Formats: sequence, structure tokens, C-alpha cells
Amino acid sequence: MQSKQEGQDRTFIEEARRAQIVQCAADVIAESGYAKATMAEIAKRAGIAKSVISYHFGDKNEVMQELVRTMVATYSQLLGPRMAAEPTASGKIRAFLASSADFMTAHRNMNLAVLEIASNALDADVRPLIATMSMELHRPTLEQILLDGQASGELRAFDVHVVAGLLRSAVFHTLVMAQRADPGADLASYARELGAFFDLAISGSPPA
Amino acid sequence: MQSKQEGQDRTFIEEARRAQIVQCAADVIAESGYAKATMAEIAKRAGIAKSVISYHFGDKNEVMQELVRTMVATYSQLLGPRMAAEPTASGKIRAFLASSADFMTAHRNMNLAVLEIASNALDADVRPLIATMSMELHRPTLEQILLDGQASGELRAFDVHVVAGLLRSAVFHTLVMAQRADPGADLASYARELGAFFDLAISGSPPA
Amino acid sequence: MQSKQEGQDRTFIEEARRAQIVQCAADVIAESGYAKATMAEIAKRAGIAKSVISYHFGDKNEVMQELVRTMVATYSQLLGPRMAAEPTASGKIRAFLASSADFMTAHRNMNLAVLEIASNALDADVRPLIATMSMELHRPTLEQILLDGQASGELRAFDVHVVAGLLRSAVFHTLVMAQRADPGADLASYARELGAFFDLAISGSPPA
Amino acid sequence: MQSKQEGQDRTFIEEARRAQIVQCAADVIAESGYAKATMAEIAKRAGIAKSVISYHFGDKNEVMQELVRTMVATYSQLLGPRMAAEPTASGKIRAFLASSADFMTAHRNMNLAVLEIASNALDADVRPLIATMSMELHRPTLEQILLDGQASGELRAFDVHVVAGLLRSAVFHTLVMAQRADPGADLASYARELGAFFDLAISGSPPA
DNA sequence: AATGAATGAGATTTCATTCAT
DNA sequence: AATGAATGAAATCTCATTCAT
Repeated sequence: MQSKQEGQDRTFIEEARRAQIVQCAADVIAESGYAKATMAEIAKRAGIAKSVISYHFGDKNEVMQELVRTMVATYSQLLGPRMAAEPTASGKIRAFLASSADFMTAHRNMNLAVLEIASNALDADVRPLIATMSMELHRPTLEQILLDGQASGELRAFDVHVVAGLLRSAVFHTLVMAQRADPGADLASYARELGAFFDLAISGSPPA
Repeated sequence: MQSKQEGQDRTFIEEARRAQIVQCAADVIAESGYAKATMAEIAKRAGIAKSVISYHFGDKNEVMQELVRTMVATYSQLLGPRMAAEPTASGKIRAFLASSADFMTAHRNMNLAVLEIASNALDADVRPLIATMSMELHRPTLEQILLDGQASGELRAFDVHVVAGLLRSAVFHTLVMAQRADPGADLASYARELGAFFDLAISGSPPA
Repeated sequence: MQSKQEGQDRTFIEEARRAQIVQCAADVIAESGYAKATMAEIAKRAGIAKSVISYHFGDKNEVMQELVRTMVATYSQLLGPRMAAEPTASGKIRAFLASSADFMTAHRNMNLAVLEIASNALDADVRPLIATMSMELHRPTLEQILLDGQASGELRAFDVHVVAGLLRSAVFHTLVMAQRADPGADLASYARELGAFFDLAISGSPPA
Repeated sequence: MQSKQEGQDRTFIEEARRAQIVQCAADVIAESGYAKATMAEIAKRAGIAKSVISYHFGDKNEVMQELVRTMVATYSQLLGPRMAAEPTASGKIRAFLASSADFMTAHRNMNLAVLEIASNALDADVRPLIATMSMELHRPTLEQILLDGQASGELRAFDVHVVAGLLRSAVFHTLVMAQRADPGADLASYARELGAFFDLAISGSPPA
């Protein structure tokens, strides 16, 4: 199932090919949907033979896993520092929304592809991904941030699971739908609007 | 491609079989994902031969269309009256959330199945049905409800598209994820929490 | 394979249904070709259920055989007397051509259907039909007629098999092609032209 | 539907496989009829997996098209020069008959297969190819040759369409039937006999 | 490192036929 | 005498994967 041993280093060329294949997979999935993203289609897009993919990945699933891994890494590298830089809970929330919007604008296909994979990929290894993915992207988690905000009195009392869930939906559903409806949509302003909205709903007692 | 003429009425038995097949399709899709929902699998679940499905539907696509149609009909019959019964915008919003939660609890598999179908692009025959799902289930639309609320002063000023989008995400993503994470989750209380949340964020000037 | 015992008498209704089914089969085959002539299509044309055909025939092959039998009977009843009425070989030949043309005009679909069946039907019982069919239609055979003509000095010397074969081709290929190219073609005049042609080529010593 | 782009050149190996598959298809069709000529049967005859055919052709229709194309090319390459080499109309007619007989002897199965294909209506993709078969294999057409012969006084007056039609029938029906009845039949002598026959029937005033 | 060729498993669909009513 | 419903066999096509070069 795996062409190379887990820890084995790869040559420069090999890394380049893998990256190219992953990118092409993302493009095909984003444009035509997971079902049409056959090995043949991905290979054609990359201008290589089908068997080259097997050579580098050994498995279609491995391609998908690598795609998801790449996206998660990129996303969290963008997200982590910007959330960490914000001292307040409300600031972290806005950073979460804004960074996600930026990421989606910059890596549209990769993001769409991962969502497609999450709801389609068959293998047991990959399937539950969507549920866990967003949680592991950043520390502290949204839930923890909200709890901390409530503890400090910055935020009012509410069910943190519900609100954390809604925040994830705002990013992985609301923003995605907006972008799908209009590929050129200004997600940053969308994110600002959502930030204001959440602020109102979660803030603690208004500054009397 | 079509086993029966459009307008032709169907036997009682035929209707029963069609309903059974659609239900089994929903179950299989919800449990194993769209990709694993082959004709063979659906037939096995129903305890019938593959060709029985062809006999009643003529086409896999037709099965999916019927599934979506059934879900949309059931959902909107539940949603419509309950939203209409509420006089205020905020009441309608809560009714939207609560009814959706009830629907998902009662028709879990059907709902999950339709979402799977929606994300797996099909022969375009299903697409139109899907498109109507979130938009045309109820009159007035969420956007219109929010606009009316703003006009009457009940609601504050905000971008109705963003909030309507977030409301749909709350139902088709947040609730769904919650249910997926814990199939026995109490969606009704989830919906109440979400209702309170939205209320806070969209209400007009608080009763001073 | 056979719904009724070979010699068993059939009710009036049964005979009527069989005739209707055979006729519909001929129409469907002639219009859409053998491959598209499924039981379902034939039944639809007849306005009955598929199973009615099985009830009366037990076998698709039996339908085809009956169709061929009907055509052969009709054809030879027309052909026999008209050929017998001609005293000379050349007259019999012209009668053969003319009667065949008349038959094809009157029973276009049945004729086309049989030709389709002859070249398509799978069952060993039916397949060699085309080769033997035309020979058994009339007594004496074309070969015998030609031989007799040569013996009497009416016809010149030639290979009777070749000419008999060409005569059959004139009917089952040339006329059929002409009719296919133009369904309203005047086959009778075609037949006269062919008659004159053959006359010239097979007559004995020219009238000095 | 198409494994390779139209203009793309093919490997030597690929060409060999395609030729082999086409030949096996011809053999199966000629021996068992079009209906029994399934992909499975053709593959079995070729000693390869069914999917190899799909790999090289992508479509059953494409196999049939290639088969017809091959036959037409082979036939017309044989026919063209030999007809052109004859100065007189009557010579061209004899060349037409003789070359056709030679072709059928050398490529029996391919010829029979194409006739089977022609009579079994297909996905309309093949029809056009079939239409060209009898009409455009050679220039000038039979009709033109006959007309020219009449103009020069070499041939008597007659309906050129009828005679051209009969000539085609002599080849595509009479010779075929003869060969079918006796696979080892000497078609060349058949063709000579037919040539003499036509000569008699179409010649102009005999050299007084 | 790359590829063309080949493969087998599996998916959808068609169709003649059977059976209970 | 007729039918709706069901069936299983078979046909075509797709696709991830393997292998020799």
C-alpha cells in the first residue's frame, strides 16, 4: 500500500512530483468533484502516466491523505500565529474567521478539495477526518478559547460546544458556500461581518 | 430511462416498493456514504434483486431524485406551517431552527443521504432538485424574513445574506455535525441554544 | 419452450392474439431492426403486457418462427399459382419477379422482418432459414425451371445455380434495397425491368 | 468514449493489438453472428481480458467502426486499380465482379462481418461508414460506368439504376450466399459466370 | 524515474422469462 | 386469458492497480 517506507527521505525530484500530483488532484477535485477525480483524470491534468501516481503513492488513498495533510499544514501555519497574536477571546475569534477567509482565497482548490474528500473518501482512515480536522488545527481549540473568555468575564455564558460548532460552520460552510456561489466573492469582508455578528452574540455584559 | 410515464398513477404495491427502495437507499447512503451506495448494496438491504430497482426506477439517478424529492417534501411540510405560525421575525427564525432539528431527529438518514447526494455531483439531473433545497423550501425566504424584521425595527441592521447564510449553515452543517458526532444528541436543545444565540446577535435596540 | 402442445387446437381468441402479436413483431422489426425488437417493445406496440406474449408463445423464438411461417405461407400462396400459370420458363421467371414485387409491396414489413430475422436470429433452428427458405417456396424450384427451359431449347446453356442465385438476389436484395431507399418505389416496374434483363441474358438462340 | 485522440499516432504494439482485436471480432461475427459477438467472446478469442479491448478502443462501437473501415480500405484498394485498368465498361464490370470474388475469398470473415454489422443497426456511428461501402468504394460508380458505356454505344439502353443495383446484389448477396452455402466454393468461377451473364444482358447491338 | 500495456473486480443496465393472482 | 411484479443471467464499461521494460 505504501511505495516508500514511512521515514525514508525522498529525493528532490520525488518531492516535486508528489507536490505536483497533489496539486493536480486538488484542482481536479475542486473543479469536477470527487467522483470524477479518477487517477486517469489527475494524471492527465499533470501530463503524466497514470502509473506515475502509483509509483509515487502506491495508493489513491495515500494521495488524498497527502492532500489533506498539506492543506492542514498550510492552514494551521497561517492560522496559528494570527490567533496567538490576539490577546482577547474575541480577538482570537475574529482572527480565526479572517485567517480562514484569507486561506480560502489563497488556496481555494485545496480547501474545496479537502471538503470533498472529507465527505466522500471511503477508507476508514480518512473518513472521520472532517470531524477531527478543524479541532487539531490550532491550540488552544475554539472550545478552550471560549471557555477562557467566559472565565475572564470577557464573554457571557453560553454552551461553548454549540458556539464553537457554529464558528466552524461559519468557516467550512458559510464561507465555502459564498465562495461557491461567487468564486470572486470578497471573503475578507464576509469574515468581518461574521466577526461583528459573533461579537454581539457572545460578549459579556456591555460596558455599562 | 424512465420506467413509467410522468403522469401515470402507480399501483399501491408499486408505491410501497418505491418507498421501500428509497428508504433503503437513504439508509445505505447515510451509513456507508454515497460511493458505497451501489445498486447491489441497496437491493441487498431491501432484500430484493438488483433488477427490481431497475424495474421500478429504470435508473439510479431516478432513485436519487425521488429520494431528494421525498426529503424536500417532508421537510417543507414540517417547516412551512411552523414558520408561518410565528408572527415575528425572531419567532420565525427560532421555528426554522427548531423544526429543522425535529426533522433531522425524525429523518436522520434521509437528511444525511440528501447531503451526501448534494455533495457528490451527479448526472446533473439531481442538481436542480438540490438547488431548490435550501432556497425554496419556505416562503418567505430567510433573507426576506430578515429584511422584514429590519424594516419593522424588530431587527438591527446587518447584511441579511451573511446572516441567512449562517442560519443555513447552522442547520445543514452545525446540527448535522453534532448529530454525526453523537447520533443520539438532543438536537432540540441544540436548536434552542442556537436560537438564543441568533436572537442576541440580530435583535434591535434592547428594551431599554 | 412451448406453451401449447403441437397439434392442439387453439380458440378463436388465441389465434387472434397470436396473429396480432406476430404482426406487431413484424412492424417493430421492420421499423427498428431486430436488435431493438425486444419483447417489451413488441408488447408495447400491441398494447399488452410482456407476459401475454410468453403466455401465447412461451418463447421469443417461437414468435419469430411463426412470423417466418406466416410470411412463407402468404408468399408461396401468391407465388405458386402465378408461376404455375405460365407455360414457358421465361414466363415463370417473370412471374417470379412480378409476384415477389407485389408481395413486397403488400407485405412490406413482414418481408423486411423476415430478412432481419434470417440474418439475426440466434437459435440453431432458425438461423439457416434464409438459405433454404426461398427454395422451398415453390415447386418446381428455380433451378428446375431453368433446367427444363434449357432442355426444351427455350433457354441457352448456363450454370443454373448461378442464375437461380442471381434471381433470388434480385428479389431478396435488389428489390429490397430499392424499397428501402424509397419506401414508395414502384417495385412492379422494377420487376419488369429485371424481367427484361434476365430474358435477354438467358434466352436461347435469338429469333433469327 | 475514445481511447486516443483522433490524430495521435499509435505505438507499433498498439497497432498490432488493434488489428488483432479487429480480426478476432470479424471471426466471431462471421462465425456466430453479430448478436453473439460480445466483448467477452471477442476477448476470449483473442486470448486477452475484456478490458484490454476497452483499453485500446474505449467502445464496442469503435471496434466495429474500425472493422468496417479496415474492410472498406482493403476492398477498395483491391477494387480500384483493377477496375481502372479496364478500358471498356464491360471490362470494368467483369473486373468489379472478379475483384469482389477475390476479396471475398481472401477476406471471407471480414466481409461477412461487415455485412452482419450493416444489417444490425447500431449506434448510428457505424451507419455512415456502411453507407459509403457500396457507393463510394470506387470512382466512377457503377452507374457512371454504365452510363458511359451507353453513351459510347458499347451498351444497350436500360435503366442503369436497376442494373447497378443488380450488380451490387450479385456481389453482396449472390456471391455471399454461395460462399455461405459452401465455404470452399470457387468464387472466381462464379464471378466469371456472372460476368458472362451480365455481358449478354447489357451489350449493345451484336457485331452484325 | 517513468511508462505503456494489461488486468480483474465491480458497477450499471437490459432483457427474456416466470409466477402468483 | 391476462397481468404486474420479480428475477437472474449476461452485456458493456470504468477504474485502481500491477508489471515488464
